[in-house]
Amino acid sequence: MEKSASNRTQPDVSVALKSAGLQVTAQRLAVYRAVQISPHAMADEICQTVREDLGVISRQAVYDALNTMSENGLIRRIQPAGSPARYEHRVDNHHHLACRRCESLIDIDCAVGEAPCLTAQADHGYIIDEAEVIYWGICPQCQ
Amino acid sequence: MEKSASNRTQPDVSVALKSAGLQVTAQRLAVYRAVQISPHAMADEICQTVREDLGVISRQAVYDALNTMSENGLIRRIQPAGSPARYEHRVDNHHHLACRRCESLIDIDCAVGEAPCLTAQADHGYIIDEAEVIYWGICPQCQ
DNA sequence: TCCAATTATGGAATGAGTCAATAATTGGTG
DNA sequence: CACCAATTATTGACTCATTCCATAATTGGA
Repeated sequence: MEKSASNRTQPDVSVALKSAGLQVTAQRLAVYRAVQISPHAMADEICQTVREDLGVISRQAVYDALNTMSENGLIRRIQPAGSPARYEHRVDNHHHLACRRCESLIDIDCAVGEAPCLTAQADHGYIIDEAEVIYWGICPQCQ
Repeated sequence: MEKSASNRTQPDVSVALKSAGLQVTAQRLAVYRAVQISPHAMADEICQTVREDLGVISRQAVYDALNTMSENGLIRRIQPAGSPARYEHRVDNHHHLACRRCESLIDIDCAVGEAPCLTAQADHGYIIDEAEVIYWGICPQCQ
């Protein structure tokens, strides 16, 4: 179902980095891998994962890689209320379902289709490029 | 168009506080007033506004009032990515339109109607009670 | 009026994230 | 193949929003 955008191989990531005018570094590749392995992880966890992988990496390098890759559309940052920023490798149009109790977060496909959730009732002159939707509720385990 | 829920008079606020089992204090009323006067303001600004009004109030009292009133549905907290928490007195079903450049935020009516935006594609067993929608774009002034 | 419960105050502390200076890499050029 | 400018990583200090805690003040019911 998902293809390149959500399941990049390491070479794919390299290409994507290069075509964004960025250098391909071991740190960035490792950060990408960590995000891919555990989607919706926060910077802290990603840092740990990468350290298990590379040995050493500074917290800043992780933040920097996450920021740079988010800005260039390689990964996506989500910031649900009350939670630190989380990162995911799925960059296609989809939304999220968050549990109020356990902080769990899962992907959910766009309710409307391709990208129609971009159509707000009235755009008030804004040029809208993204509709961020978070459904809040209680997950099965917490019920 | 909006009525009680979005334009409460001070007595209304008192009643709402009481029926939530909370005490009616000058601080809370003033915080409510501040939120009402400048919707989408953040804690810091609200604190200033309230200080102009009451003279003195602790930062904590403001945070506490904001939290308590949010938890009891008197006001609503919104936390757009990259911004500190903001508060508004409109508690009915509506969404937001945020400018990526200038951080401005405006209300927007629900695109779908009454509360159908609660219907996600698949609920994955979650009991959904809210759909938080933020449209991101560039506002007229920033274009 | 008094007392228990709620609320406010002030100050210290936490946690996420950024800034700034220095060191290490990288990759294009001669 | 070596060099140099540009990019990236490291380290540590710092900011900002928010919470925690202990103490003091207020509130409203008995």
